[in-house]
Amino acid sequence: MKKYFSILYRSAAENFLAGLKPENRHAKKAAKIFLLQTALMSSRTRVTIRDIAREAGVSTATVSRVMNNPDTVSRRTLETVNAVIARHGYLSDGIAVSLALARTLTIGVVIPTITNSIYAASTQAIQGAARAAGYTVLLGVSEFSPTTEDQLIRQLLKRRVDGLILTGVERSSEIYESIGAARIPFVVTWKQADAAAGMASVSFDNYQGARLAMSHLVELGHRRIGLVCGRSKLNDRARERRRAYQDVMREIGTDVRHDWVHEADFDHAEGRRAMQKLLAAPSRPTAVFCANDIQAIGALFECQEQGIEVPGQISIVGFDDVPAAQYVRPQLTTIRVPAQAMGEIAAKRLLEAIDRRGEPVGQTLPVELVVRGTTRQAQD
Amino acid sequence: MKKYFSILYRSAAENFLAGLKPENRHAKKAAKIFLLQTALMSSRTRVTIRDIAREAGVSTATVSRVMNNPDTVSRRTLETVNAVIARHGYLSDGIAVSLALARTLTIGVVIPTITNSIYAASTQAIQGAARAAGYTVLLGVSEFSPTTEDQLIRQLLKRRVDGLILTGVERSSEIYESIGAARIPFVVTWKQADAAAGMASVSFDNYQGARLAMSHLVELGHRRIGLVCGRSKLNDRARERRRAYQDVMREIGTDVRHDWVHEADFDHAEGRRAMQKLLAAPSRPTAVFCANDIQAIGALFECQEQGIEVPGQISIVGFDDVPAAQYVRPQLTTIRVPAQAMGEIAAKRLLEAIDRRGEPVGQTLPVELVVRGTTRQAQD
DNA sequence: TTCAAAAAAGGAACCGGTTACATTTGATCG
DNA sequence: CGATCAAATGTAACCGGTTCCTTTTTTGAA
Repeated sequence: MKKYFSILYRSAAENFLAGLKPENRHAKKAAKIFLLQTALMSSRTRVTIRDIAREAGVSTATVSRVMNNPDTVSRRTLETVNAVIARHGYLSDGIAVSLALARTLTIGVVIPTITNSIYAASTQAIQGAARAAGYTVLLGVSEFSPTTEDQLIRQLLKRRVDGLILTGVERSSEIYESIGAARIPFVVTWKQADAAAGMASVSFDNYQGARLAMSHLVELGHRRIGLVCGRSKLNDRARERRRAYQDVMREIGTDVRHDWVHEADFDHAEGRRAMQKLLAAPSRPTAVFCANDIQAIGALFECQEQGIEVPGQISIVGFDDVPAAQYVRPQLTTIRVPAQAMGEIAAKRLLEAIDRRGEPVGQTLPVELVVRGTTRQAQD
Repeated sequence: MKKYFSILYRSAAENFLAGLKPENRHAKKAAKIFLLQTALMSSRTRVTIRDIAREAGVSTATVSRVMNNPDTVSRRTLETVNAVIARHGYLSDGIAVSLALARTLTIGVVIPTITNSIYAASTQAIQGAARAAGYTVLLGVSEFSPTTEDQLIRQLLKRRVDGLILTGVERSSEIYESIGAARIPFVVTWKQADAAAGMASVSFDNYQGARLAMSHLVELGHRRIGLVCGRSKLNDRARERRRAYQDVMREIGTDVRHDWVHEADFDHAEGRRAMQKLLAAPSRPTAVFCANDIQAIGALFECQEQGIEVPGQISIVGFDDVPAAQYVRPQLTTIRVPAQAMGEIAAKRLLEAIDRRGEPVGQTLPVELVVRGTTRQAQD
């Protein structure tokens, strides 16, 4: 069947060629191109709007109207065209539409990792909100590398996403310039942006959250408190949390010993290692604030491995409230972060901004201390 | 500055209009359009290949060559053009490129959920492999709904992804037709495809994995074994695992009581509920096979809540080996699934297929029983 | 029945790139 | 020094839609 058509088309073109006056160079060229096209036609099944138009006996403009402004088309035409569309299962080509409209109905999302379920939760929420509005998500995972993140964002801009949702505010100014040049709105999540910087964030307050965790320990009578957190050089969320730790320690008048503070990557092994060092410190802390649950769980494991009772001998507070925080025994005391709400709201704010071609409006969401089983009154 | 240009352009256009003979309608129209364009130009900063070409004093073809085939361009021209490109930070428009080349450098990935870390792991692996090859991932999350999945796939096809990675094989034949019509390769993950169906899968064997889990229990002397699994109506992975359960039960000559089998959604709460029912069964099983770790962990929690010792009074085997399986106490005995390798290989196979415009080649990966703390010799 | 106004449909420019083919430039050689 | 051929560049068609503007058809009132 397909072959048959191919032959049909080809011979039509050849006839056309043969019938030409030799001097008619331009037409000859056109015919050649026609031949090329029809040769391709046999391999490409893709139905275009012109095919539909031809078969329905209308112009492409009308087909387009049928699909996008049906009420500007007469009932009769509407039916005819829709029938042809249905017969072929025709779907308009999103790429061509994007080019013509200068809108891709796509938003870009860049996160550091997806395997930490807390990011998965916010990403899933973004996804849901985007889909509801007819948008698709282009996902980039930076694996905590600023260079990778830059590349990803550039790639997304090249794909002309209509908007961006980023994690944290810290990145090269060139990238911010590129985003600016693309003239698309973006919102930052997981970290509040300085209002001054003129960017919108939908986030919670990392600093206050961390203070909440620290205050809890302090109220339980802990004074010698250790810290495990992410790489504050690469990660502005970790930096905020660390700052809160340091402030609270200063306020309670405890000198922070440098072997009480450990920065580590986001996995359990690293959390364990950090806890090892804390336990080996000459003046062992009575409590540890782990600036994320992944590390907190690793730390908890290390204690259990070494036979150190949690919370009997050492208290642990995490941050994030990942689902796993409830599975470990004892269950982890932690700071609950509104990951899902944040994702959903961020997406909504972004889509609004895209709609009205304005700046997205930011928002700060509350965090909450969830007291479970890994913290107890200091015995010391 | 921008304004200045705008005025410049505008007056040029107006001069052009003014100089026209009134009868030259066509040219007049063209001039109008020119005006429109330049009006837009002031608001749109987007630099196009024509801007670069004009400024460098070459044709757009040459600019395109500079970017894609630099060795076909003379050294001098190359330098000139590259300088202009750099000056403007020009990035070619991916949408236009896609339209011209009929390739989007994009692959679509559809998964049921991202919050189950096992899917996150494979997705992240796909992401990594795609990025390494210059591809971007368009992610769709179906939330276990076949309708949503259909919509997502259709959306991806509309965006003209160059290939698809899907979860499981079971979906409407219309969707498979649509994919076929789009003439793009796809690979199925998480479930082996029938070779006969002519589709490639990069997966492990759910059935054998489930048998492995069941055999482990049987070898420990368990005969009264319960099952908790996903909705086998909606989920072909769950169905395979259930089939293995039933086959093994038949082989050991135990009649499966219907209150030993519970299908549930993929969350802990549902796992707990299922376990509640199992524990309440008149003839309580001595072991439970949970066809995924999320449910297994929920089940374990329920036991602990009710003061039923695991594995003392009841053994539990999970499936997937999510990271959380190691956090719970006792640690979960489970089947380790090669999520990361699967994602990576699936992406590679797909990209190969895209490259050579052929069918992807499938592959089956091994699963492994990981014996931890939730299983023990039957006491019965 | 006639004619103006409204509704429907069509023609073609346009989005921003790529590339086949044509043309120009430059180098080489008899 | 002109012919020849390769290298470099330009021209314009093309990808598959949308939409402005124009033309044609229909409607409805006079």
